[in-house]
Amino acid sequence: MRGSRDVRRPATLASLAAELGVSRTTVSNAYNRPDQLSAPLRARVLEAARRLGYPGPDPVARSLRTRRAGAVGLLLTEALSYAFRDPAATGFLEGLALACERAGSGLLLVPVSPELADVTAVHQAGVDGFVVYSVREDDPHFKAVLERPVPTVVCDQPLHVEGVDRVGIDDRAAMLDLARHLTGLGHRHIGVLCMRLGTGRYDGPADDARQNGATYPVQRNRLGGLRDGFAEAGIDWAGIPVHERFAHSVDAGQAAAAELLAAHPEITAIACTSDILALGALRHAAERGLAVPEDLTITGFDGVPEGLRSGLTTVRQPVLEKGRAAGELLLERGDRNRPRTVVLPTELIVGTTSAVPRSPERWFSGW
Amino acid sequence: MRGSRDVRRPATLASLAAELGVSRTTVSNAYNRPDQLSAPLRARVLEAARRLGYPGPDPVARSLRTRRAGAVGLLLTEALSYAFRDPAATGFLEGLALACERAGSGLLLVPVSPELADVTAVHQAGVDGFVVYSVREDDPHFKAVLERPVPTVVCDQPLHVEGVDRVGIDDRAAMLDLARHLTGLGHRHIGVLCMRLGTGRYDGPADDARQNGATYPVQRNRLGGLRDGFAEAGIDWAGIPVHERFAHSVDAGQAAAAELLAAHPEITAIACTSDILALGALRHAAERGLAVPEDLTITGFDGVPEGLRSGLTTVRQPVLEKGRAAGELLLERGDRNRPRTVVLPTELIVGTTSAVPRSPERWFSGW
DNA sequence: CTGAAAGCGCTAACAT
DNA sequence: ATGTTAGCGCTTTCAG
Repeated sequence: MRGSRDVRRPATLASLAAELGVSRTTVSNAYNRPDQLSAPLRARVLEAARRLGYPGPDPVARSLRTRRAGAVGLLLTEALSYAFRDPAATGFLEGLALACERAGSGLLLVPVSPELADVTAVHQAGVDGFVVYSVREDDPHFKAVLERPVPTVVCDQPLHVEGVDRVGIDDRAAMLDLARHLTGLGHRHIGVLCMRLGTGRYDGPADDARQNGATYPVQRNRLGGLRDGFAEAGIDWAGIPVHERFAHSVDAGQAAAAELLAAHPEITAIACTSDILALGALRHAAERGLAVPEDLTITGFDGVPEGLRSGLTTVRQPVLEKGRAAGELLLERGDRNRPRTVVLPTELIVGTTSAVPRSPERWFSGW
Repeated sequence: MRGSRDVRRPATLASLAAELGVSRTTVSNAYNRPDQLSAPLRARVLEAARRLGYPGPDPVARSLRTRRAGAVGLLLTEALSYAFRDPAATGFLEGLALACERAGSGLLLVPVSPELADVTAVHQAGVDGFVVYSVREDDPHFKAVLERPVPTVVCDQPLHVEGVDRVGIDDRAAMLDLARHLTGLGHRHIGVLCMRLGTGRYDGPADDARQNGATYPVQRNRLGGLRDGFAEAGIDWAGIPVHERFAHSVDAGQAAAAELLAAHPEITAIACTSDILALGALRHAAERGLAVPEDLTITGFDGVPEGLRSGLTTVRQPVLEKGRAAGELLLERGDRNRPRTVVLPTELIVGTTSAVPRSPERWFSGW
């Protein structure tokens, strides 16, 4: 005997009602409003349901009727699987999942084909709202999300979108602190590694035009924070080499660090706009036999567990809190008034990967 | 001007059709079957849609009509957020996400209240099928999933469910190998740390009755593999202390190791049924000043990145592949014939946490 | 290439 | 406490 598993949705609420000789409302109530019918009748209904293999009200039909899907959609820049690979994303999602859990809402990961502009997945998603995690300003999927008549909350990027709530951090201020830390230590020749700045797959040096044209405000702001901090110490941003990597991975960071140091051997510090890249830089240093921080200072951004474990000097941002805040903004919106922005605090973590530079510059730039 | 964001689903396919003086079919076709109407007409439709702020066909209504939700549901034992915290789960999900991505299917994380038997979330989920990740045999959520008239694939547990595909590994055989490794090194006094065996929150020694009554076949099999392996070396399972932990965390492993060693100081090796627990045991050893593997051998199971990085002796299982296989089983089912079971290979990884025991037993048990 | 008709399965007023 | 009446918004034969 195979039970109800192989029947193709044999029973519906209506058929059950007919079978029992009661109205559809009664059957519906048996499931949704137990207090609206007598216990014995309800028992009869449920018993008949079991007997006929009726699995309860169809969720899709119910959603259509109630205009509630019971789920929030999540849109990521990257491929879906990236969500589980990047530690910062993972932390964010954990927080978001926590909020969903509390609200009894499902979390639908929307399958976006990374660079393909196939937006159908966004249209397909039966959700009550979207959380958008750090996508570029002109992302077509994001545009599609905005067209859907459901509330949306953005994490990090894009900034300032009409009618959309946002949760993020002050990337610029956080990076400014980090820049001061570096210049305070005495670094004057600093290289920068940053994440992708544009749409196209590009790896290499990023000149000023490219930096300013970046469609990722977060990267723009982190670079901006560095620039401001360096300026305070009299360091001209024009002299700072910035290398960009399309892929966000330890390998990419390693390669970028190699490239950067090869082109600019005078560098005493590498500031990375993410911990992942910094971990790559660390690996490159190890491979090259460079002592960190004695020969080379390396800093990150994010404060992911693996970075912290490596003693990385970095900025810790509350990724889990970001996720939770995003979820709450979306789900517990009693005040649908005007858009809210939540800016969470960050913290400069001085680890063991930053120190006073070996002092060639002292010799040469002194008195 | 606020654009279309604040309108409450103003336009529908029908209203658009009326506005344009065409039939609903035509509007529908404009979206779903571009080849079924003239280009200019289609353009007119799309233009009017834009003008009226019509976001395209409602996904829920479409799902009701087409009987396709375009998403697969994921059921976990633990709270939703656990999915992002446990490295083995994360790997599984990455694989599953990959498969979903390929199939253009969304992935809906079903919000289960861990121990609460509130099954509504399962009923609420608008999905075309379920992937069930390692839940206990009598999980009420799982029961609810089985009642839904959609295909289901199980990962790991429960075993053998009528009409349900499954992907897993041979836990027993894998653990048998590990047991042989331990006895081969000469260990005779071995303690075991295992994950939760039952429904209730229990931490402590697990006697035979408890082991046999476990509702988690995976744990049962892993313990069984150890028992078989020890038996081969003439070690009686009755003399093997097994300690169980409800929570699956490094902290729990640490506490359990402390408890185990306190109660059984003669132990020379701790076999853990997961890497997470083993990492905890490692931490306890460090804390106690026990050298691993000189003073104490510790082994894990899973082969999660952090375990491997720590040099753990363990069994590596292909978590990502499991996820992918589960997704493919569910999504690419051309052969809806009889249930399939996919058993993936595992590999014994001998790391730096296992070695020949310091030899008190040699002195005492010798000639 | 376009339209008319017929529901998909359900819930929510509003009666009774 | 139970039934009647209307759809929710869409797709899909089947005719024209």
